[in-house]
Amino acid sequence: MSLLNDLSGLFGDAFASIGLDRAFGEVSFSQRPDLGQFQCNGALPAAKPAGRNPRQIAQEVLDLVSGDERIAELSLAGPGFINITLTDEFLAIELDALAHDPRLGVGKVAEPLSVVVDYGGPNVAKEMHVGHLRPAIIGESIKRILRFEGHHVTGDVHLGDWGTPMGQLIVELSERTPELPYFDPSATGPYPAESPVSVADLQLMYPIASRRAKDDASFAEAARQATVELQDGRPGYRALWQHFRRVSIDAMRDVYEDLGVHFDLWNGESTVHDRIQPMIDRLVGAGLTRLSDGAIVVDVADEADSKEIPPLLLAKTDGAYLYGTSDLATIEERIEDLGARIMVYVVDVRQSLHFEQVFRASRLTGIAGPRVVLEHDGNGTVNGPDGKPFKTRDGDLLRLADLVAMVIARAQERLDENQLATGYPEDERDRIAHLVGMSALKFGDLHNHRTSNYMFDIDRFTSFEGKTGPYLLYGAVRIKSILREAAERGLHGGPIVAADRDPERNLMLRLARLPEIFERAAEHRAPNHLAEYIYELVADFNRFYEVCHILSEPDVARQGSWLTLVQTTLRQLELVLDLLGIEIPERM
RNA sequence: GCCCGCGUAGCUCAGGGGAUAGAGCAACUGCCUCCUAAGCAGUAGGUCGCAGGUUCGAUUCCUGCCGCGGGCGCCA
Repeated sequence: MSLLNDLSGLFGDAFASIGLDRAFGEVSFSQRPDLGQFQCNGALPAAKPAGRNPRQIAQEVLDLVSGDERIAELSLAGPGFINITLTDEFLAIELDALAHDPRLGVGKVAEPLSVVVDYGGPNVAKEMHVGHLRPAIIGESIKRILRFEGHHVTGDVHLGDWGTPMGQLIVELSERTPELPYFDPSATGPYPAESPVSVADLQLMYPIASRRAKDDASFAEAARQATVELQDGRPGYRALWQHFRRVSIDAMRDVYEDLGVHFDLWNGESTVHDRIQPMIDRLVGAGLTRLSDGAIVVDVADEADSKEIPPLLLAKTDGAYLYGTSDLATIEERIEDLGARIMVYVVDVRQSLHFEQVFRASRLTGIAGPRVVLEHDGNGTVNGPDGKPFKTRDGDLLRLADLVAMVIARAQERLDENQLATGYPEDERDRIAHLVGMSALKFGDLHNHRTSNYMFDIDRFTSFEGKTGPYLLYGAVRIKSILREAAERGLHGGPIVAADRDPERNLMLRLARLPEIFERAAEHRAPNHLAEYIYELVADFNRFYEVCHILSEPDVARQGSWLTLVQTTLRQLELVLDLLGIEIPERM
């Protein structure tokens, strides 16, 4: 389907017909647009094994291909580069096909697989902070990319809802309000439907309880005990914990909703609780575990390791499970219940050792067979102006909800500064500010590579000038405005005709690049390639827009062609921005 | 100590072994009786941390060194 595949096939045939591997025929978009639109470098790597001169090979390939009617110009350059320029007629045909393709040229995987994207990972009772931003934004984008590629993708927020902090909160609350029925060891319920604590209460108690656990040994011991009892199923604790979980999720949903991040599953560590004991029994029975100072561990070190990989702890000395235990059980659960073949973890890259341990343990225990792909696609951090992880003036981690509110407020100011969306209804204006703010936040994040740390700069991100989300939205809105005007005048898109000037030709060439860019982004789980692409597309469109005055074009065929180009540009913008999780307003 | 990541223009960042290393911002010069100038055209700005190696070819792959950040069993 894609243009590059066609051209690579053509050149591959030529290489094959002179007795060389057809893989050498690979054609790519040119890095030297002054010399050609495409290039084929195959003669250079082909020369050595064939014991031949690369320029001679290139010349022979060039001669073989030169009769092709799709090609306007071929040249041999340097040590053996072949530069290729298509005829404008052929380019127009290609673009016409692209414009009529519902998928805009983007391919699908041959074999759709069940994929789980694990991202988000906020903790119950704990305020979401900037650290949750990147997994949410990147994970959402990767989920959408893999889904568009044709996979069956399930997004799981995977809450931290089952660890020691739960015990700490139970003990903290039991001291504050011992009269609540949840703490009566002899009671079995039923318990009140109404939560005894709000999410604000929990968020207040959390740091206090966590500090006490560090400073006060008896509190820590009580919390440990409560955690074990909770996990063992003590009715009052379970009921209380359900309240913690419920009010926390409600608060998280609001934040994720603002961010446009949607999960298919709101599972967590607790989801697999019932699987854990049987799993451990089985592993112990199979002799896959070892006791280490009273803890049950799986050795995951390998003789070939260049570094020390500590064993994975399945159960602490006191019997409580750890997050590695539930991660292991979760792999098992996803394979059994969802038929998962690929599991993608979008989690801070600093947790790579943990995932290495868990993945190894899952292989060694046979929980994940060799066909199952396990990936930790780590994300970098969001840094403040000082280059260190983002903090507030008080030195605390910035609340994610505050960050979102800040960005939206700044977007609102930007609209005022630029006298945009003036005179619009209040609710539409608010909606636009929201979308502009989110585009700023997300594009500011996603145009960086997933693993790199980046500096959060609200003024730069929300600017309408330069490589920003708002610039993209502005471009998209301007296109919508043209198409609206065209529709009002009764103008509509027609067949693409041969380009007759550079900005038009360049826009067409750009549009033809999406399939390869998408493939690269999907393969590497790297949305930044799409972010970069969409900026280049808008920039190319703006250059086209500058020179080609669409609505006043007198040549009806050319105008029709341009309108199709404009529509196709908009469709790509909508598609790619959607893959990035960015939504476009109708106007601004 | 061991392991992982990073080091590219004044700043923030891209860069799939290929030719003359890019973008945005900031600086400077032009362009609005014309579909949204939040735009476009142009100028200037670089020993791609340092030193080796592999290769026809290295910012890209490998090794060492320097600098910065991070991780290293009973937290998540």
